[in-house]
Amino acid sequence: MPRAGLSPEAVVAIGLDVVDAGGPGGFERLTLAAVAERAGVAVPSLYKHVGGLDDLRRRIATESVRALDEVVAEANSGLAATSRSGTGSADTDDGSGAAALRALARGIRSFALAHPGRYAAVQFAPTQLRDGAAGDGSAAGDALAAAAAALLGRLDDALRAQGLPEACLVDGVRLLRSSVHGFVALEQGGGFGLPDDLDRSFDVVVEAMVAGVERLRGASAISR
Amino acid sequence: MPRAGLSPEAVVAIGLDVVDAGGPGGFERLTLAAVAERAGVAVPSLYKHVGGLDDLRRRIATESVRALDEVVAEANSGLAATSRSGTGSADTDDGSGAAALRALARGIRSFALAHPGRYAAVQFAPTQLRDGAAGDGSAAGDALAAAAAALLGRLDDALRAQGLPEACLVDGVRLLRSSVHGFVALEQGGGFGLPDDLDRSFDVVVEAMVAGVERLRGASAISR
DNA sequence: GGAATCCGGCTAATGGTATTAGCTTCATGG
DNA sequence: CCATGAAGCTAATACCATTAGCCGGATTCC
Repeated sequence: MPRAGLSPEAVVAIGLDVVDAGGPGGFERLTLAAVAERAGVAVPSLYKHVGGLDDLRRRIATESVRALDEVVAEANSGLAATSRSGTGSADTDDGSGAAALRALARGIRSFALAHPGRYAAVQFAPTQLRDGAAGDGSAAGDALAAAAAALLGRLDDALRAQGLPEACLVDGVRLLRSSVHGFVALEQGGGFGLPDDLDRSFDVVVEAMVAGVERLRGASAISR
Repeated sequence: MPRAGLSPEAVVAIGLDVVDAGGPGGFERLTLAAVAERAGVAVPSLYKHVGGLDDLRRRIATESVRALDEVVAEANSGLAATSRSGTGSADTDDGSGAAALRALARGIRSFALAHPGRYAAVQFAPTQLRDGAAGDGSAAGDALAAAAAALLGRLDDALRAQGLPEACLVDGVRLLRSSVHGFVALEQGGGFGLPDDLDRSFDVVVEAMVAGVERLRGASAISR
């Protein structure tokens, strides 16, 4: 009967630990039983702090999205300083702009490697939102939607800083996300046979993405 | 008591139906209960034909890999004919070679859109193989490993046909897979907000991938 | 200070899942 | 015609989430 001193935040924190301990798939395999055990509490007690497994997943996803958002923000601002050195050359810079994109991509991959479960939680977020978790008035759903929107906005900013016009922003963001997530998903799923030169392969993917963004910028300049 | 006339193959076929009926996530959410119900049989009866849920998943993954392999093979050979028209120009063709890559990418995406669950099963395969399902003497594990190797070999062939030297094949295949799978995974996970112009965005991703492969070929020519 | 309330733990019960054990029955082959 | 084996079944076990309802300690209010 000694109180464990739990709270929604504490449960989420423990959940994040459990998810991280499970590697990739740690989010999918998350279980209330595991959280309860680590909290030193019986399973039903968790329902006093959290709506259930789905709600806990949504909260964990929200935290994960925020964490990735911070990483992206840091990559953006960290290289914006470098990029601001040459002032009026925002239209034809291939150096600093590309560097910012590379840093962004590497930051996301590093996050995924450091926190596979959290990264999976981020990818899980859209499913939750599509299934009506947001907009139903639930605070958890709204928080997740807001965090996801912020993260996507961050990617928009990064590509806008590349001089990409609004009309191609959607395509640019999708190219960025597809490239990075495709590599990371395959890497974490064990899809690449040997861990042979993974960093070099990732560089190839990133360079293709950077070149694709530049091509997109060029194409839009022509069609305008 | 009337016999249902099941067999391992029949169970797998029903499992494929169930997986397809579940959309993306249909593979993850696959349940023996659903298969048994559709087969008109009690759950434990399935164990007479299949080793259990994991074994059924492995067999479904094998079938899915084979199906995708056929799609890739068709995309390869279908455009190899076109490519063979100009004979000795295998080194500098930007047209027919790129067309083959585009067809390959579109074929994979079409497969994923037509059979989301099977596509998920394909991505699930490496996990099974890593966890020692192959090489343990089990026929199911060996069959999956063989099917996966065949599929990867098919991708190798496609890039070799692009004039990519052996040294960059690994990077090229990883670029191809990352690009296509990244887009498809995000698309199927609902990661792209609106279904707005998805085809156009995919084209952007594919073109970036094609250009990346060509860059890879060029870079290897220099470093040699 | 004492009483009422509420909060956060608990146990018990329900229903879904996979898996194993063991029974029965039908079809088949000697 | 009977023996055997394959293929179905029920029963039982073990895990999971979820709900209902109890209980005790802390807090708050008079």
